[in-house]
Amino acid sequence: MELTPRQLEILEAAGAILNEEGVGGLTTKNLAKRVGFTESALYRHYASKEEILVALLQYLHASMKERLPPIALMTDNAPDERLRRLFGSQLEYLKEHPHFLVAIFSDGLLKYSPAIKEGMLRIMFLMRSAVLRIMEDGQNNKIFTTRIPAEELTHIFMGSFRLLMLQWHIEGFQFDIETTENQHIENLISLISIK
Amino acid sequence: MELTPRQLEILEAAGAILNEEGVGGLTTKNLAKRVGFTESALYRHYASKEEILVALLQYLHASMKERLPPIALMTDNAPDERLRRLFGSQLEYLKEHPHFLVAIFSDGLLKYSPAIKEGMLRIMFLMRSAVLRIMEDGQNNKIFTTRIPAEELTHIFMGSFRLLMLQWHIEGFQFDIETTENQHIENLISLISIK
DNA sequence: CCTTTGTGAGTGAGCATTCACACACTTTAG
DNA sequence: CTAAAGTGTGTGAATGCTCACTCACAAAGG
Repeated sequence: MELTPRQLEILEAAGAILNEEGVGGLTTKNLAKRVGFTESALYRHYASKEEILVALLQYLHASMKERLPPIALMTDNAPDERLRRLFGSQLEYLKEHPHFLVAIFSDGLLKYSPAIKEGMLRIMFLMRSAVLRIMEDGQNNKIFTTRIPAEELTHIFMGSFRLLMLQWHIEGFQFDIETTENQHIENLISLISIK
Repeated sequence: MELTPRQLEILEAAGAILNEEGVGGLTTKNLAKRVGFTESALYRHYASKEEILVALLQYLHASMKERLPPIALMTDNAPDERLRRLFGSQLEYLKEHPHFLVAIFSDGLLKYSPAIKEGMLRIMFLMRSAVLRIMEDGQNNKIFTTRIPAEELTHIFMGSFRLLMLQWHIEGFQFDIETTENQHIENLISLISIK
């Protein structure tokens, strides 16, 4: 789980290639060129290409595990505020590391291997759990509507966020994602809030 | 645009492979085996692999163009009813042809080539336009909330639907998608309806 | 006899991975 | 203090495999 600087370099490069060229573009040749050394050197740091992808997903999962559950559990803050912070944190991270967006959201990666599929599901599940926790709190505190199960409120937020990320990616990260995302979140919150 | 029976067979097979093995699994060898003849025979019907994918997307687009806009324009029906029908129609189609799901929703395909990206965007745009039309009608008739722009109501529905399709696909089409989807749609409609 | 649609045997290119080798370090032995 | 041995990290060439695609050829039907 501990990464050497070189290993981290490789993961960053792999993420960037995934983002720019998709799964098909991530070849050992491309990756080596981007990192700045030869293909064979890659194998000093990882045993296989699959291991690189698995490590990338673990790395992302670790980062999210540090950030998201603590926000979900900030019971001092109102649920709607926690939602803002959670999606805000996720967005901030992806703004700083946009090259990891594909690794998190691509379904192309899902079919690569069972280990990689599992890594992606773990990430999805982590995020879902954090959001779900907030939704349940919000319903218990009578802040969010109880007409709809918390699971489904979670689904709506996750689906909206995913689609927004996809659009941002498709359009080459060119629009102001932070403003757009804030509007989306505010609208969603106002939709599920009990007036 | 007219497809021979053989061409259609190839598209069906290509869709099925995409679904089961992802973009990486769609090789000429696999495709030929599935269709039941040799690789070289493939090239009697399509000039290249890319052309097959483009044709597949055109075919799906044509099917959606027949079904979705007419539903959106059924002004005799209430907007919420049209939403049910539209997503119901889309779901029914995908239940009958689940092998086309990846072709419609995969982002892995997006990076394959510009022509293919365009084909996918066309499909997304078609669906979005139909939903948007209904949302606008609903707002004008004071059935749907106007607190949120119609574009964003559309985004929420599309995002939810996409995520649901992804889950259905990940879990191997094993749960009862129709019931689940109906619940989702009802919940979403009740969320945006003016009480 | 010619068009359509199939075949089998190739093509070169690119793929992930391996291997013998090289060089620069630190660690150890005399 | 120095020499030898080990360790970590790079290289270039080569491995066998799979890829998309081509081509000369054959059969069958109008």
